[in-house]
Amino acid sequence: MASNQRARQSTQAGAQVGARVRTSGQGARMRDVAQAAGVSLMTVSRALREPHKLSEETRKSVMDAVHKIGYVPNSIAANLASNRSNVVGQIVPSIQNSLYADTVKGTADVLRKAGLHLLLADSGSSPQEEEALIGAFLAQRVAGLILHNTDHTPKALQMIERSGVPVIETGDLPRHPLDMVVSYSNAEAAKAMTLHLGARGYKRIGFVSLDTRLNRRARERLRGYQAGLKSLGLRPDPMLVMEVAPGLTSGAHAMVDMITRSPDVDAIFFAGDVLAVGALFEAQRRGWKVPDRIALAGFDDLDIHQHTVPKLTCLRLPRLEIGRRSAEALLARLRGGDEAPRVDLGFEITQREST
Amino acid sequence: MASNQRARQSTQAGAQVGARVRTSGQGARMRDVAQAAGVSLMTVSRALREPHKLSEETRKSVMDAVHKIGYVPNSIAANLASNRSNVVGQIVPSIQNSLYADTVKGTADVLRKAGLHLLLADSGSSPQEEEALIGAFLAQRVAGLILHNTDHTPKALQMIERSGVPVIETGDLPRHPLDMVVSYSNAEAAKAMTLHLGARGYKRIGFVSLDTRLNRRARERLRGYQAGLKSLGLRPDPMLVMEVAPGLTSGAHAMVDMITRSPDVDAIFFAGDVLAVGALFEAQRRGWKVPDRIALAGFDDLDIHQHTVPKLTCLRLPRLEIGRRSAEALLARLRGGDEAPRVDLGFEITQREST
DNA sequence: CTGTTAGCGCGTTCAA
DNA sequence: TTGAACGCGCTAACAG
Repeated sequence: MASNQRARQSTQAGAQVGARVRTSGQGARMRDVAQAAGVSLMTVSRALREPHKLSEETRKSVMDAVHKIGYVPNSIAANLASNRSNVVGQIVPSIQNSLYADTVKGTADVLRKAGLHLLLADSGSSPQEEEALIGAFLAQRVAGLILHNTDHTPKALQMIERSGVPVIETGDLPRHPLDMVVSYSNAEAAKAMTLHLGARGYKRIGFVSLDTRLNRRARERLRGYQAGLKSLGLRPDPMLVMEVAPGLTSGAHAMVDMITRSPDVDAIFFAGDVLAVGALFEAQRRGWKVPDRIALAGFDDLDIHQHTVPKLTCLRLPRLEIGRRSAEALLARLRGGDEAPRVDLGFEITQREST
Repeated sequence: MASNQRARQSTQAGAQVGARVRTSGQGARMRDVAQAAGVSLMTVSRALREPHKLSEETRKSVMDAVHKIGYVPNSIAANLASNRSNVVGQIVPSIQNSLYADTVKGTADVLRKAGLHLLLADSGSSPQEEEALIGAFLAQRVAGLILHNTDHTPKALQMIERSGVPVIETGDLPRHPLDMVVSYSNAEAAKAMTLHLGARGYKRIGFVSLDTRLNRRARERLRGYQAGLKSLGLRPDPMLVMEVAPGLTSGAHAMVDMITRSPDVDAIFFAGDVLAVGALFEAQRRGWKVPDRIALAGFDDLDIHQHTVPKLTCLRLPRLEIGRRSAEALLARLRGGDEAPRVDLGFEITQREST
């Protein structure tokens, strides 16, 4: 049972952490399996990766030894030797935000079916943090990167280019993508909602988003809103544009502030996060009729939007699908594909009771 | 600029994926840096990991070469050589569930500050899937595992034991933990809420949870509810106990069903997911007064609970803190600690307007 | 403070 | 169909 010739284990462990028992790395190596099965190292390697190239007989005896010993392959060594990797890195702005969670889920599912795994981190929307993470992920020799942000530091760009790893950007449709893109247009989506509100007769349409200086997606949405107003022939009014922090409370405050300052506002488009839900609850508390006194529209279609009273009009973005398609595009490239697709998955407007 | 002596690159790429240009793995190696700086391999290695052991002069010249060449260390090779790992694996029941997202966030933050990274996957609450993931993560030679589920297959247990990796369980306080535990008691929490409802005068207290057969946490909560009833001297009634699927809609239906079948029910404790919120919205739609007609209580303290009308009474569980402390316990072990802490982070009851 | 030697556990290559 | 030699890129151990 005990593998011989391994004085290194006890030595190392003793040197490193004192004379502890709980020594990590007890695992058997391929060589141990080979000995147990009476074959060479390579035969074990093949039995695990290319079983069809072995005779049924030897394959079976090898697998028996594998199970008996409880051998767990060392894919880190495999990766080093083969110069491949079965890990993909994904960086989202926030791990806690459920919208990104959908995308991560889509990615993880597809990758997993292909035998790949997901290294996940969040950048907090900071390009500097993203740069550090990209460096760390490249050091892990990830097979690919999936980035939500489309703004990257020069150093990040340089590292990515030098590494040659395939990259997917998922947060918007950038003019000059790094490589592959799987996303939707924030500007088009915001414009579409603005036009939708206009078509329903609203004339004084407010716009509330997250910080447009730090967040390109918020900036694009603002641009779309402005384009929408223009198409509608409505006059832009700085008093009807606000930027706030994420959160339900922010949405509530934004609505109250805007109505207080501009009592003639008749609709507010909350272009992000859970702002619209927060506003709706505040309207309930204050007894403001939605949509009669004030119409409210949100961005993503959160589950809750169809359960509130009234139900919330919003955009529906293909978050999960973005994750899936990103992973699929990555897989295609890893399998030898040479394309750099730019996939626009679009969006839908979901008209409900709040507008 | 171009590194010589690397015919292997073009050869391999050509063989593998046809005569493509986009060859991955262009990265410089440590040897290239050593040559450029006119030092040995080891000096570069030290400059990167133990800079204080070098003279200021050589350190600087090495770092210059590193930056000039754009060298990105290969931590996969480093891990293999040093028999260490800078990746931790975490398996949660669902990536999309925001509660687990909090835990993941806590873990990721602490790990990242320590230079470790997070391999994330979801098991969908299936022990079989968890087993497969554990195998895959062990193959990646993760430095540790953080598992939410406390039920594991025999094979999973065997693999973990053989590997010797430290493990944290976070979903409950198991009687016989695998190794370390950072969690809270589902049974105690559910009992506490039941007692709380009893103390507020409710006599016919319903209980709605997720599937107790597949989910030990739901089972523990049911046990706590039953213990609470007993303490209160209330008679258990099978009609007041339901198991449903997750989701807002499930909560709504559960409430309606229970009230229809047992009109005398005066409070419902929704022991999981967003069930309570869904029920509250349904009550709003039907004009049922909360808490006068029916009191509603939830489990976790979701953001939304303090924004609904009325605000929702619930338990508050330290999800983020569980993630943080898990990572910290793991780090302590990796740094040579020998303890197997069992951390009970407790819970709080947040009394609001709905009960 | 710096370099040399040996080898981490596996895959690739080529020969048998 | 199987095996031996070699190396992936780096670090540990020791020597100077």
